[in-house]
Amino acid sequence: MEEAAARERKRPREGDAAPSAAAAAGAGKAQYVYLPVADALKAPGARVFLFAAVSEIGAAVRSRGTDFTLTLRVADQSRPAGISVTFFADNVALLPCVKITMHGEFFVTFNKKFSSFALFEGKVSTECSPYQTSTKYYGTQYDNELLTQMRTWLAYNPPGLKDLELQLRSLKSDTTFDLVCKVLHVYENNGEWIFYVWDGTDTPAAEFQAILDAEAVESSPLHLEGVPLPREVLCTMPCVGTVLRVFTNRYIKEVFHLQKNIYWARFCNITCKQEFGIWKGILGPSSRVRLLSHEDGSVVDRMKMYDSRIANQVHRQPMASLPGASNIADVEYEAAGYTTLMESLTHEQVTHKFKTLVRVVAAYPCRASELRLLLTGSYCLRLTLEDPTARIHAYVHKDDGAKFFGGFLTAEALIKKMNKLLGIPEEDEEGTPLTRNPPWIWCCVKSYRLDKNDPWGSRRYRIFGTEIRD
DNA sequence: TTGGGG
Repeated sequence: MEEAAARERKRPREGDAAPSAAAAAGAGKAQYVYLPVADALKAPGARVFLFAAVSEIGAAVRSRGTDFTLTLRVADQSRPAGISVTFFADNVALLPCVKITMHGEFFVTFNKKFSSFALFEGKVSTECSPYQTSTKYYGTQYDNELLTQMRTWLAYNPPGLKDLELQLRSLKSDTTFDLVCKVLHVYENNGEWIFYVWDGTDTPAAEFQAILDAEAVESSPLHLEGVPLPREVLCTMPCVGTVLRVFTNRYIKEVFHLQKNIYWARFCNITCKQEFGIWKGILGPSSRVRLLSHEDGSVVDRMKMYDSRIANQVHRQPMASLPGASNIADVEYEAAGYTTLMESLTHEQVTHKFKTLVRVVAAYPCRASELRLLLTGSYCLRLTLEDPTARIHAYVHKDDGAKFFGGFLTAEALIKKMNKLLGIPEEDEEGTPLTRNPPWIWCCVKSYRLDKNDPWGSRRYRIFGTEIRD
């Protein structure tokens, strides 16, 4: 169902409140009097007629009684935030006529016995026939005019655009917000759900605790989920923009639609936090998921923003790295364009040479004593590289060590370079700093396989043609 | 009856 004007009403009955009584006067060919949504909210218990635009689309599910139920949110000029409308029907295909009653402040119910509805395209058009009607539906002579007004209002006031919205690029810990995003994948395991969501922007670069806990630096994970995405799913992920994992242990009924299709949705009242420097969304008890139309104002915004982003090579680069990436690394692969880590992970061939812009979030080894061993030329160094799209392990092969570190260094010089790579600040008079913030570096990386019988399973990354400057 | 939470 696309965004549409929805006309809902109930057949009049003797003794009803003013709006319905007015409608009753013209019994049969009634002159229904539509109330603005804001006025309907002030009339709890009354049966009302509404002419409003659908702003949120819920999923049809079996009710705890004998019916199926579906919830829409409808809005008009008097109340852009809209009102929730619950439909009941004994058959999903019907979604029919229900008595309208007010419940508290927030919502409207359709009673099957009395109500009716009609759905119209929301976009500006001369087509005034509904694309779906319930039984007991009758039009009125003024509806075409109202429909045109409603469509004009919609064109200038697309639903969505709420105060509480954050984009992935503006995520903040410890706040509750709405996220308008495309749901790319849903994973379930033992009542734990993970939604893989994307809005075309990059999550902010995390700061890490600078406490020199070698264990933590060495064991930085590549992803938050216990089981990594299978390659065939990974390959459906976009190559630019962060795919945020949103976790919950609640069953979200919209999940049925989200698992079957790729949908835009509004995740309402969610929170997020960082774990190991990776952003993680959390659906709590008060969070909700609403399916959105592709015509939703916020969705249109996100898609426009993404289209303009990917049209420009520089804007594909990590948002947090702009306006200028640190130039602490020199790369040889001058001619190559920029490639995101996700682009490489989803590359069709196992072997792939590319230039990328990343942060070194972890290194193994990173203890001074073990780093000294690198100088012997018999060890290799494993770096954990991160960009907004993914993390990978990339090895500095023992033969490439001297090149990478810019010559054969003293142990002290080596440790200094490693600290710079990891964003560990030098101690000053104020004492040990609390956070480290790895700089963005340009890096040449190539992938290869260890086992020709298991090329993808044995795929490794290796850094080449890259030198860390002083 | 059920359901809904700007």
